[in-house]
Amino acid sequence: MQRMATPSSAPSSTSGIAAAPVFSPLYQQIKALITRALQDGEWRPGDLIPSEAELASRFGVSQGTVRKAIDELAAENLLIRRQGRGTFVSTHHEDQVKFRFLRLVPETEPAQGLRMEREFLECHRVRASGDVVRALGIRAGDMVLEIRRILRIAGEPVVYEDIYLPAAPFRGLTAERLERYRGPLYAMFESEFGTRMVRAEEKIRAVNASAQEAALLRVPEGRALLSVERLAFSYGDQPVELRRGLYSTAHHYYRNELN
Amino acid sequence: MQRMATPSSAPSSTSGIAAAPVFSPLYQQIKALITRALQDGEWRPGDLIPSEAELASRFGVSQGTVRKAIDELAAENLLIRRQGRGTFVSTHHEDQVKFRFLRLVPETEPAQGLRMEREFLECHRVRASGDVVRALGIRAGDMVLEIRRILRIAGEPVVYEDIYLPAAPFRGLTAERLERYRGPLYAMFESEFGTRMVRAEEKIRAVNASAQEAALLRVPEGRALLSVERLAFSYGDQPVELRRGLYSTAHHYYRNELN
DNA sequence: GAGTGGTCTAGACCACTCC
DNA sequence: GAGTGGTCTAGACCACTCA
Repeated sequence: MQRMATPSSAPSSTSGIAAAPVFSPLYQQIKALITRALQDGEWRPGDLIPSEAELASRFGVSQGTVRKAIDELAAENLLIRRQGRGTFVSTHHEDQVKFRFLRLVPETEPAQGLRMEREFLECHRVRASGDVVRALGIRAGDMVLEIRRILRIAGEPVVYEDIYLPAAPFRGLTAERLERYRGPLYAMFESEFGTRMVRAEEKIRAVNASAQEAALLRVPEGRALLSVERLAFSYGDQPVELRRGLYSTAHHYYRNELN
Repeated sequence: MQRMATPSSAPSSTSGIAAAPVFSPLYQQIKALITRALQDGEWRPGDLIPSEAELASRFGVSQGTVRKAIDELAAENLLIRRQGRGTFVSTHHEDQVKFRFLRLVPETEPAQGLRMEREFLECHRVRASGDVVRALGIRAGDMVLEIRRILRIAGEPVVYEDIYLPAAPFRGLTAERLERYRGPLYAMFESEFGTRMVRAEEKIRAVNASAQEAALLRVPEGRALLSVERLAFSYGDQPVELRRGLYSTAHHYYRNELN
């Protein structure tokens, strides 16, 4: 591994001229290489990746440097370290964190694990609207898959979601297949379409339920609902899913931590 | 610095008997010592703390061990590292992150920085209700300060908040003093009452505006509003503020990142 | 130039898992 | 016992800030 341009050869931005400080620490370069390997599918979700010592010799750096790279990737939830076993590519499957991105929590914590059912209302191909084109970074006129579904917790409809996915990478996804699959959507995307959701951004608003929305969630028209607009990203910060959810917060709340 | 009990002297939990594995890595012990010093006010917000080398010799460990402790504290936003200058106790003052805990973002990013005004409606002592007692971990019957205020962004009322603080540590806090203070509430709490907010948990719901709430935020009665219930913690995970906010999300949204 | 944090290395030993 | 990640050390050098 060769160090990139050092600051001495890359003038600082204060010295005028369009600086091109292509400098980055070794461990950042290693991190980028590992990320690339994940993105290219060299190691798939759930896989054991090579040991730190092996990666160190492969990249020609010390183990400490590989360690720092992996530390950051683990902090970003791309990898999971397990002492004594090795480092694994993280997955939406076997994790304790099956519903890592669902922040909705029941008001009264149930003694049992919460019983969740999904009902898929629709799954069809449509031409992407302007909003979806911009959010997903696809071309105007591209096709997308639109999925509508309802989540019920303990029998009560709590979430209505409208989901948009680029059609190409999700070719073959049908309502029937959605129904059949057991487990979280993101687990399915990962194992059946090779797309792993890594992080997401949400915009949260309060909205009054329209007549249709009210009917779907079995609440009175005009009832305040949480509108959660999510943009989910795969490796390399590539946006791959836009989702608009309506949450009924009569018996649940959206839990957040501020640091 | 002496290593604590090693696992060999502390039977694992699988071996039966109430295990007392009081083992922790050195850097965790250092971290606890530093946290304690912060809590005790040895170093105040904004202060420069001793250099890594100095701390290492004080604690009798290597610089690398101190480094790892500080790394974690920096990740938790208790400290801020500044290359070439030193490590500082983080503060709600000079940070870029003045409103670290306010996640409300204007729908259309304004060219100018956003003009924010605060109006304090009330600030009085009351006997804590059951909810507040439980949240703040105080004794039943203890007094608390209740503050009500409105935030306006670009002239438009956007946030109405009802804030509860334990009365004792905030003795002397009055409406007049609140009015006079320039800058974020948490900055004031920090410099005038020695209480620094470190992290917070929020429960978010959608609610329909009551007549009074609607009047305060100048929206129609029944309009959907974001209800944001925040419990804020100081050093050592001690809860010190309970706050119930109502956000008007007509022209703003609550921004969140999921990792 | 002195002092600080940031990176990188090499090596030792510990803790955990699995065979 | 072999192999993995986790901790700890000591030392070198780099990058940045400030006087």
